Amino acid sequence: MSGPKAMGETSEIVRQRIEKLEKLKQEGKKIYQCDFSPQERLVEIREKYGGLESGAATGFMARVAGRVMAFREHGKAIFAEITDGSDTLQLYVNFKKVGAEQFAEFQDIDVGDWLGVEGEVFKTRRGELSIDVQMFILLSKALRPLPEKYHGLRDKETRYRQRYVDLIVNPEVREVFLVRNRVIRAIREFLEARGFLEVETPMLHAIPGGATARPFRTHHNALDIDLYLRIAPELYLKRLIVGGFDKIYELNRNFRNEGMSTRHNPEFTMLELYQAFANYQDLMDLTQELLGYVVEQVKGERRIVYRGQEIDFSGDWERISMIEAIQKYAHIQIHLDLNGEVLRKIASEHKVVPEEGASKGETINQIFEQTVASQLIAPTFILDYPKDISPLARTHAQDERLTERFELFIGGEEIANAFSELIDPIEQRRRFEEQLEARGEAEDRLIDEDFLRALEYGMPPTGGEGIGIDRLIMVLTDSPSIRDVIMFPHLRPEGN
RNA sequence: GGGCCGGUAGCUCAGGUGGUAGAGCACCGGACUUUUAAUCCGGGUGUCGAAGGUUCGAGUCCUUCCCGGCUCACCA
Repeated sequence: MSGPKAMGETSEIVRQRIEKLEKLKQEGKKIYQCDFSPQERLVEIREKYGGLESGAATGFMARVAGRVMAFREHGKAIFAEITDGSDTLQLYVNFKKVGAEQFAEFQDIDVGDWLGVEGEVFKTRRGELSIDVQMFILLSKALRPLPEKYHGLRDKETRYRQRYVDLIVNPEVREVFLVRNRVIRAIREFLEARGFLEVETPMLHAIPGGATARPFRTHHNALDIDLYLRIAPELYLKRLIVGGFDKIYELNRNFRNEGMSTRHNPEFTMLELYQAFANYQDLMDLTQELLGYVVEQVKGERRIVYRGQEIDFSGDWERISMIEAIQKYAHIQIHLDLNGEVLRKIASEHKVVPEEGASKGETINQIFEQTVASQLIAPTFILDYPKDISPLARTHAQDERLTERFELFIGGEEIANAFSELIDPIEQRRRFEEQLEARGEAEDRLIDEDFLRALEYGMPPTGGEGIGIDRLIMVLTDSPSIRDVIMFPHLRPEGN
């Protein structure tokens, strides 16, 4: 009755497996040891011998390891499937070949166990590439059963909480994260080839800046001060431009203490890049080339399908101002000369309810987001954002109510945000102050004086851009939720 | 935080109007020496998310709470 429990679980299956484990220990078997080195990955065997004729043997002795995924017992012969992450392969265990003792031991192997195996590669009469097992060794015992082989693991909560199980039984999940790896690798390749230098800046900020989101607060014990997890690296990266680096990027995590949804995770991955002497027009060119390259590397062509719609990344993408986009896509005739009250009325006529005390720019932006954004399936640059919602962007050369800023939309999702940086330290200070005033005292926000001091040393004209990597990967993997492209998405802790 | 939906065996799911908890797969025992979701015979392994309440009796009805999904709001 008594005995060790696996994490307090008492299910029949777990009890049986613990008993098997105890039995093996009593027999003096080594378990959970590390004295077996596979010589081939399973995919290598398939590449070499996949073309073998049915019923043929190779004379090649393979030495492989993998997790048992299925059994088909057949009297004095047992078929099993193992997987090692590269491929799956069938094992054939024959009573005569391995002998009575090993055969009996194999009958105690469970789905989920890790095995080391030696045997000849051959193909069965039915054409299944297999290993004719001569020797096997139990490398690790699974105490918990895997989900059912046919329906697999569907429950989203379990899939996100126990991603390790999701990865074992749902191969398409593994594929999503392989794509994620290739996307990030391709971005680095592209930027490094163009002379961008990857840098790392603080995650712990005394003053959170570079975006308007609410931060996570933490505490430094030795200094006895509160610090914030960064909401953006922007202000530090600009300091580095002041310091003389002309092309830099950072590809890492940001943290924002906001609501969660299918497109928001509290920690998410962002690419931020800065290029001296570039403006936002240059960045649009760069973005087209960068994402075109990434899509090509990952998909082999520049077209993808997202939510049933084809998206083409080749050629030049539409560049249209926010005002014109509202006119074109929502058929709402607005312009910048309208006063706030008229704008508000127009907004409510289109079921857009601006926040209490929303500025003109915020109202226009809300009209855009609620009537236009979701229509922008093909990659589209939306340009020239109102100044009051763009505190870090340079004033537009042709219209000082606007900024030289764009956002990139793909598949109806906002993917990138970029601007010609505001480098005038006096105007930057004024914009910060105006923003503080407009936001009121509810926000415990301070002006980053050291950032302004850096600008006062002189920052060259610079273009800067942020690209939301998780959302980009959602588009490239046709994933409906950001949780599907983050290994361990944030969930409430499990209760008891 | 609001609205809607959901949580039953290891997994995937059934369980009209309240009346002794079910199926398939997995698992356990038996048969079977080239199977492919192997097959055949036998076996149900459960804190019905949690706690209260109504009732002779609750998986089912009521209340509160926990967890998740979708969605709206905040944000990217």
